[in-house]
Amino acid sequence: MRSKDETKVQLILGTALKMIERVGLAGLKMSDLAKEAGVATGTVYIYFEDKNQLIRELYLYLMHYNTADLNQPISENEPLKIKIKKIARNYLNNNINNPEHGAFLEQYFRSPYFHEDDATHQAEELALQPIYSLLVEGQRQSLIKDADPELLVTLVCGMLNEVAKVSIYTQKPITPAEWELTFSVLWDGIRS
Amino acid sequence: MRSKDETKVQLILGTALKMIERVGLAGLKMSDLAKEAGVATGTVYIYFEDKNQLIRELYLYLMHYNTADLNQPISENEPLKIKIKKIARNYLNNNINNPEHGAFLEQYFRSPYFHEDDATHQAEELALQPIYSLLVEGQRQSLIKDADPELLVTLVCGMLNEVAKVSIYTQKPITPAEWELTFSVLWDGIRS
Amino acid sequence: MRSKDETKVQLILGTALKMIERVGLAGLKMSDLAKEAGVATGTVYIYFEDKNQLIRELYLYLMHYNTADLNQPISENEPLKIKIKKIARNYLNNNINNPEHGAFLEQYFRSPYFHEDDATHQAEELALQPIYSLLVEGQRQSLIKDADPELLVTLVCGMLNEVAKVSIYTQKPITPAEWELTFSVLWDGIRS
Amino acid sequence: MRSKDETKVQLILGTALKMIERVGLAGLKMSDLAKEAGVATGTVYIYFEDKNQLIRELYLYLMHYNTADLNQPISENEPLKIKIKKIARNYLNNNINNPEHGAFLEQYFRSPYFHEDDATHQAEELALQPIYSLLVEGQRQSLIKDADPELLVTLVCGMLNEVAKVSIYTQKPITPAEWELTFSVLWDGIRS
DNA sequence: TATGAATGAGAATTCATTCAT
DNA sequence: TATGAATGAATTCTCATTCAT
Repeated sequence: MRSKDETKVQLILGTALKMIERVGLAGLKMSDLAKEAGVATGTVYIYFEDKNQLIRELYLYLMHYNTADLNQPISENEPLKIKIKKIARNYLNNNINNPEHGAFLEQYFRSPYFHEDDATHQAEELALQPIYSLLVEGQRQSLIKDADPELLVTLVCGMLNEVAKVSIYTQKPITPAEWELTFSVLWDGIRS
Repeated sequence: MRSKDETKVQLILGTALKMIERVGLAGLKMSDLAKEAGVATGTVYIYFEDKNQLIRELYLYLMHYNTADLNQPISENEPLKIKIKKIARNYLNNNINNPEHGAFLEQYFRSPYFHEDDATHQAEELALQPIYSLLVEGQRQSLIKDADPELLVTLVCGMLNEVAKVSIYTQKPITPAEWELTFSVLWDGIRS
Repeated sequence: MRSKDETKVQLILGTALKMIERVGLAGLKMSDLAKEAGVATGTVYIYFEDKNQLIRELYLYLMHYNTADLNQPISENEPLKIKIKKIARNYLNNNINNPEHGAFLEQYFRSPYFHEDDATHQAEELALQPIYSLLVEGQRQSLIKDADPELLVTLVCGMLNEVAKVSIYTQKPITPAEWELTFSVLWDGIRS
Repeated sequence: MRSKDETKVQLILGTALKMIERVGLAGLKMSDLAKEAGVATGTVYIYFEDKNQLIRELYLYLMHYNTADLNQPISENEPLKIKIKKIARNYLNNNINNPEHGAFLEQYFRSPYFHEDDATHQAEELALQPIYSLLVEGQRQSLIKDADPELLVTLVCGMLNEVAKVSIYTQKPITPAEWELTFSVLWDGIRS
């Protein structure tokens, strides 16, 4: 026998993600997905109960990847401003390099596949935890405006999300000048 | 009778919009739409060629409404900071009060219904023109950072979009304190 | 619009019944059923949730028809032996003329479609009530063996069922001689 | 090793039989069968060409077992009535103890798997031969009604089949009293 | 126009069978 | 042989669209 290939789950989820970016949830067909993933239709059903579960699983898969390493190469003893700059850049890159992620999530929350009870926003908050922590730390050091940190995270992410969207849409990478301006607005906006 | 017809078109489009906010394009079924609009399935097809056209029409309908008056109650001779504060608030309110709009557009661009040639981004830019103008004006007065105004618009709208999303999601209106903080971050971010 | 045709339910159920007699539950396909009933596949799904419910409904439909008029043309003041002879003949004819019924029920009780909780055997007992009553009446008149009437019904029906099966299988009607013998065995068997 | 193979064939056939009693031919899935038999799906296909052949084989397997010794412990020189009583009891026990047999045959004859040319009814007649002989013997001795013995066999078996069904369904064994009544009806019915 | 039952192409899902290990 | 993952044809079921009333 062929051993149940864990890679295949990744393959199918990854393919689904790419396709949803292209055709939307509305356009995802199981047979197309199978074809594009290079497996038989039935194979998809070995790894996933049905279309519903596949898409639910997709969400969990993303949360796993997304949470990834926001503060990957940030050393502990850098000044806070630098830390925030780095984490913001990581967040931006994540968004730009994985446009499928945002695309999927946008669709997911307004679809018949999403049920409020999915451990949804918990996961999202978890993903933003590193940014949150950094801002709170900044408040403790009186470097950051003393206000609801939740709202600050919202504003910061809003800026970065939008910049990512534009970069994806125009297919142009962020230039150093654009990045400096972006961070300048971000930092001046939140610093106390 | 003509007005009755127009009413029905509006009824169907409005219903579709509300439903898409809930279930997404992926979940919109013509029969459900008819039921929720209180007409027969066949009736929908009297006013719209097919689902494609209905959704295309929806887009045009939105473009019409959306371009709404961002600088409605802003008098010409107020200081720029106040003008920007007012226009930002208008933009935020627009977003919060018409959650269907954003929801639909999000879905639309990643769906099989969208064809690149739709006069899409033109309209979007048109809608943001007032904000753009104000920022350029601010740069002329040396009040606003001297940088690509396009990017500034992006950053400003990003913040406001995200705040709107949170308000919609949590079903809580923006408190005065939240608004003040939001604008403070926005303004400190862009002022020179 | 075309008004929802109650006849169509009958048409579909009747067609299904005939087909099951021919190909068994194992061989019943929704598309074949639709074709043979002269409707579109989708139409079947207007009247029945899914294949499961269709078959469940079939059972109820049968119970309704089957219970029919076992003692149809039996006048109240005939001697008991004649009454029993007539009711037995009715029962036999029912079985022979509606071979689909037996065929379906045989299949149904051993199928994934049957769940114990179906108001099953109640209905069956109800159908046999007239025979039961007559036998009890006979016991009161000391004409019938004084023993568990339930078991007597079982034995009587067993004989008649088997005779019906043979008649159906050989495609030959019961001759008068065969009927006289059958009833002679039946009557001599149960009379006291 | 040869005996091991034979064991596996028996195992698969026996398992299939039990499953068909439960879910019918309609519900028998090769993968379920394999699982319940404790082998891999592929293994079933080592011993049987395909599902068709498996079921055909099942039929032959039954024909082999079923023809079991109806007049096993009946000594030649007992009175005819006793012989008939014993053979009837054997027949009844056979039915009750091997409910799978009847279940399978019921399903088989109305399935796409059955082809008229299967040596079906021949075998059945063969199985009933001992009863037939006894009845003819009884007629020769003027103990049994002088009528078509075929029909008499039908009636006798009909009674016994039905009693067996009830016993299987209610999961209760036949009590001595029930058996005495059953045989009384049987015997009084056929004796001259 | 308005209705909603009917249609049937097309999408989702199942399951007998194959095949690499 | 034995295994069970993989296959894809066959089947169930959905839903945009038509049409008789």
